[in-house]
Amino acid sequence: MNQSLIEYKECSDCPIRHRAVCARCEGEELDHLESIKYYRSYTAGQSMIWAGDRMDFVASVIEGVATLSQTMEDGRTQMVGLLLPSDFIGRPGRDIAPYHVTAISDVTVCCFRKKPFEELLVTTPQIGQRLLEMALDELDAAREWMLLLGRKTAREKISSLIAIIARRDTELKALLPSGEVSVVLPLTREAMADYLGLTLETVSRQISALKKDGIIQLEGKRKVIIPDLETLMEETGDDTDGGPLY
Amino acid sequence: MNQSLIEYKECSDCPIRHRAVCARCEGEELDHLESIKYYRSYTAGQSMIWAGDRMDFVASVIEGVATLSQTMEDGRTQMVGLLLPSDFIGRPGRDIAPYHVTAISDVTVCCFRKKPFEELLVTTPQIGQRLLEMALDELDAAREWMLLLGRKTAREKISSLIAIIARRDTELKALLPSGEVSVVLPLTREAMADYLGLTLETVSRQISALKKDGIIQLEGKRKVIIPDLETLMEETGDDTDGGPLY
DNA sequence: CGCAGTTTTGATGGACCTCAAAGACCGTGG
DNA sequence: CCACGGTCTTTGAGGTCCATCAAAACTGCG
Repeated sequence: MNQSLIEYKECSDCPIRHRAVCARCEGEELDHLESIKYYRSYTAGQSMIWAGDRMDFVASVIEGVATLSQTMEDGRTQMVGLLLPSDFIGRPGRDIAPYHVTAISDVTVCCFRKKPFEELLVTTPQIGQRLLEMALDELDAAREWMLLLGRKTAREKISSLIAIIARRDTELKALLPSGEVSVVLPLTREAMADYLGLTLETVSRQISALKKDGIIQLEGKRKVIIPDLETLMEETGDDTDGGPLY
Repeated sequence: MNQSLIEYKECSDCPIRHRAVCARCEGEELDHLESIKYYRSYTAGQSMIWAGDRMDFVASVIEGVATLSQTMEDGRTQMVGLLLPSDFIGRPGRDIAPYHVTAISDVTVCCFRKKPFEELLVTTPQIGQRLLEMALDELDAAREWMLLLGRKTAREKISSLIAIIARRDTELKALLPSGEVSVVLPLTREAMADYLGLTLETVSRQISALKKDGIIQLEGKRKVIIPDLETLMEETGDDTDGGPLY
């Protein structure tokens, strides 16, 4: 695999410094992490890790988007994780990867060899604490996703996905959560289908239907304009009033 | 809610002592936990926690089976967690319950008030470590479950559920993983449907079909005899050879 | 026995999948 | 510049799996 190793930043400059697994580390601990980290980069479409691979490192996504997915023998594929900047890859104490990890845009990750990282986990409790927090957040996300997969209609699934991406984008930009929003879908139709438990044809059809109904507009294939986020939210099947619960 | 408070055991006698969140605690730490714990019991069918409830405690399931579930406005329900003895309820740092928790058999839990527990989490790293381990295990289970919900057929879903229950039972009893096995389903048809993202009619039909095909036999409605676990496994759509990966 | 809850079975329809082909987009090279 | 191929996307036609609606059978219990 043609991974380029680059060394382009200090931890203190790192864009995910305050959100990744290292968020709570300061001073000496951060220096230690800095001394053992290394970078890897992958190009869009490249497989980063294959299910069954031996894992000798853990990593944080710095830039780009990657997916975690499982495939059945006959080829049916289900995405089980969407990895965005600051998300963590790997599990302390495990050395065989259970899922396939794919870069869907150009991706750069910050790696630590597993052994030293596990030692750090014992000596530096704030890393474990942060990891616990992140794992529990992912568990919540997985449970929302289970409701989507098990009970939502195709239209609700697509609406939910667009809403999730829109919410995340507006969150980052600290915009108002309603009014006109435009987002760039970081996924192909096929990747969306794998996320939603649908076929890519159904995804395409439902996007066309939402467009015809004026819920969304398209600019090219990837850019979506949402005239009114509230209206889109009504299509997701979720509580409209249900704000964050914590 | 008619919860009976009982005080029936020492931690050292506790059946989940070595698997729950307290597994790594010894001596003084265990004494401290013992001094602040209290029990609650629920009868089969009873709601333990409602989504949106204020949570002032966390807990470990000692006996019985409970479910975690989400319901949409129009009543569609998806189970997102199955809580067995040693499983943990609640999340440190969160005080509003995001899911509905239901006792599906008589259930006893060991509780800690949230505040003291959170303090312990800071002073006693082994609790946090164990909690991290448990959260990561649940995340893996959730991801398997996502594959089931998103991509498996009704027949594969039912087979998977029976296989999951059978595996867990044989694990506990340390039996051979093949040959004849019999298990008691701890769930009603409706609960199975909520687990699998199906209707209860489909669950019933698929169970009948598996029975007609000789994959399983029934004794009453709840007890299932599996003449050959391997044969059942082939119906799940999973890799037959894929052993545990870690 | 009668009743309520659970499960099974049947009939029908619809949402989504499958198979197929055409259209849009993009970079490459003549 | 435009033709060309490759990838991604859209659209169409038909079929299937599962949901829905309905009723009957079974179970446990007062």
